[in-house]
Amino acid sequence: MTPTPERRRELLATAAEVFAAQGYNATTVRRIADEAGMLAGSLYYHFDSKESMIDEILSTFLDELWQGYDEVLAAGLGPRETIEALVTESFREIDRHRPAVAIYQKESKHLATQPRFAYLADSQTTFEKAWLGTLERGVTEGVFRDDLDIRLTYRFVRDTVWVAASWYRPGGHHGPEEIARQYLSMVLDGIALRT
Amino acid sequence: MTPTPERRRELLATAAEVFAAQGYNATTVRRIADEAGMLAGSLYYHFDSKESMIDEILSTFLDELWQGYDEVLAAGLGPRETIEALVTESFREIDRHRPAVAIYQKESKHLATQPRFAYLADSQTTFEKAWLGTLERGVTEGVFRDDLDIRLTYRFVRDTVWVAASWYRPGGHHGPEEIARQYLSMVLDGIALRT
Amino acid sequence: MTPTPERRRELLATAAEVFAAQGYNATTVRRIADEAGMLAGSLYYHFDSKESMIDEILSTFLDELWQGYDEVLAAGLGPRETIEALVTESFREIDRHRPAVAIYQKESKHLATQPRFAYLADSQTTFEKAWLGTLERGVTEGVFRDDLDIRLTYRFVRDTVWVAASWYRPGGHHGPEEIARQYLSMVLDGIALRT
Amino acid sequence: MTPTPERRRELLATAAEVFAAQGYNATTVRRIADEAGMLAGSLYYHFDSKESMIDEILSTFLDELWQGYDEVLAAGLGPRETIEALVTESFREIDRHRPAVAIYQKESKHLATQPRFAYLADSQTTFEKAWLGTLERGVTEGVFRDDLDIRLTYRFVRDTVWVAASWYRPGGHHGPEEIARQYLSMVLDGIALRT
DNA sequence: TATGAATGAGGATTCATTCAT
DNA sequence: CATGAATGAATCCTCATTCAT
Repeated sequence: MTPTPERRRELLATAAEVFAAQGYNATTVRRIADEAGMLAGSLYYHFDSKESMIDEILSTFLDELWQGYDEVLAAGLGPRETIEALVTESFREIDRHRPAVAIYQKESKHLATQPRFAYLADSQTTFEKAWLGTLERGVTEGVFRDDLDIRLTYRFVRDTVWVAASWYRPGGHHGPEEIARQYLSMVLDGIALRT
Repeated sequence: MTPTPERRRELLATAAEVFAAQGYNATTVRRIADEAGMLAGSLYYHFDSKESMIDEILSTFLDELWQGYDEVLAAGLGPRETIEALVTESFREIDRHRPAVAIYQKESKHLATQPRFAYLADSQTTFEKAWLGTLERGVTEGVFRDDLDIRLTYRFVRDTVWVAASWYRPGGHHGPEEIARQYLSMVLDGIALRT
Repeated sequence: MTPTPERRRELLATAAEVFAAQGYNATTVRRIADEAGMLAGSLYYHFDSKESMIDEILSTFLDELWQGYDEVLAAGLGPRETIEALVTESFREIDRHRPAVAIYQKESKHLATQPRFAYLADSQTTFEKAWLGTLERGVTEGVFRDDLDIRLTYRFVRDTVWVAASWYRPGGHHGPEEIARQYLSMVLDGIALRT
Repeated sequence: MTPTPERRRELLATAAEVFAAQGYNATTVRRIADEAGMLAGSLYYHFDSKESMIDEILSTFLDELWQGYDEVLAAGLGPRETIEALVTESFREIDRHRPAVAIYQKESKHLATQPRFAYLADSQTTFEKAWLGTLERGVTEGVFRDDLDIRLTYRFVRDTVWVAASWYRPGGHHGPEEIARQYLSMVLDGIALRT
């Protein structure tokens, strides 16, 4: 018998994988139970509800994400270095929590309307403040271009990074650091050859 | 009373809006009917099934998209100009078919496994060929950088463009052409200030 | 434009054909309308309801059947000749009203429970009285065997005749009179060779 | 609590009773559930669909029928004795599986068109081969009359036997063997008194 | 911890029927 | 006479959840 918290984590990993692959709504509790080698009803010994599963998946992920982000933001780096560190950290999270990230991308918008998932909206807000603030600081300090709509830039960088969760496969060609490096190179310097 | 094909289009527009907002699975037929001011069963006078609604929405969108793309690809432009034209055309499609694009983003992966939606996979393949091919030509001809993983670059550009459908609102601050211009500027030249 | 009563009869013939082929419940009004080259709603110009269609089909058939039977029963024939005449008349009805007979076989039992179709039960009762009475008379008069359960004999003869509607095709190998002849020969004399 | 396979059988018996009484199409899943003392949805824990219920009912019946028939056919009896044994066996099956037989009579024709129920058509074919073949052998060997259309004779005997399911009630006046005896007496020797 | 069986609230779909034109 | 569009009730089926064992 595996100790309880370990089993929980395993089951959540299974659930996350299925949620990510099929979407939260389209995923049946029975499917998760099948994957875990038990019957649907048995999952309710471990979790209150299907909703509490996705809740735990997302909050665990966000907790870890913010641990990493907070460290970066507290380091007192310059805007460009901060962006570089945030992007790198993001790809590391995608590497570690790919299913959770994918779920977050697909489901957070409509989950956030429920009180239980208010923290999703909060996180989004804080997230935007951190990134957008850094970008603005970069423009002020003359390291980023000032001829672009800054909100557009923000969305551009944000989406660019996170959508990667939809195709990223851990253990693939490039590790998260190498992907981060190339992404940063594109975002910062563009893909056109300078003449 | 509007004539038949007009009514169909209206109903599909309504359905697309709801599908985009809530996700295909989470959308009930009743919700669409409510929005259209009729009863759930009445929709079945116009459409065979919920599935045939999303089918018609997606195929109509893809038909129009490829009409635009084919024109661009047939124009014999250089790689950079082709990318510029494709990006601009894409934002125009997002402007015209935002709900359809959003649905496509969220649902096409799992829909494509059904035979009925095989055309989604086909489209994806052709799409990749066109974009990736153009990028490769650009590298060969020395207009795009050659120090980047080309597949990564492809995904970067592709996602950059299409994720916009998730936040784009027609009639907003910038029109599609202006957004395309700024996106292209970022993608091609980067956001860092050149020194 | 065909005159109204003619059109009614045509439509009822179409309906009967479909009812017989698919069963009353399994037949949709739309299917009948398709077969008749009109839309489902249009049938309601001619008939009150689906139920009134089967009602008219069955009552028309029973009216004709009893016209024939009453003539036979009024003719004052002996028991054997009466049975022969009833069987022959029955096969003629099958020939003329095959769909109606088939419908009657399949549906009358559960339709008869509704007040509207009380005449089905009445007809059944009168039918049984006529046939069973004739058989009993035959036993009494020494033309039919007396070592058989008379009710069993009745069901045997009755079923033997009417089930034919399930496979009979007008215009086939044998006409109704020839089939009646052979059936009577089997029922009266058996299929075993007499030694 | 009864063990699982027992419960299945009970539920199928209930379903068969209702299907036989009301017809497959006219029977609602809810009605079956009511009769079984549960909610409609609960049936789906035991069966995939309404269709799979009738499937299991019919295939179980046919399996048993053919077990009996195969024994008879393998016994190497003469034509008359074979017919006698088949008829007797048939009435035994009606006694044991009355609802299944009734369902088979009413529904097999239109079910057989679906691939899932192809075995119904197969069974019909084999059935005809066995009975018709036996009758033909009987004519050749001089135990059955040769002045009758043999296919007509076949239908006559076949229908005569199986329609009995529509009125037969287990535990009634005569047991299946007695009914078989009288039926055979009528079929073989006729109902007319020999002079 | 897990199972087996059931619940009950929907959800997609069908279909007889209506009715203005 | 017929159409086109809609109604609304009913139907099959799904699925999160419960609970006694």
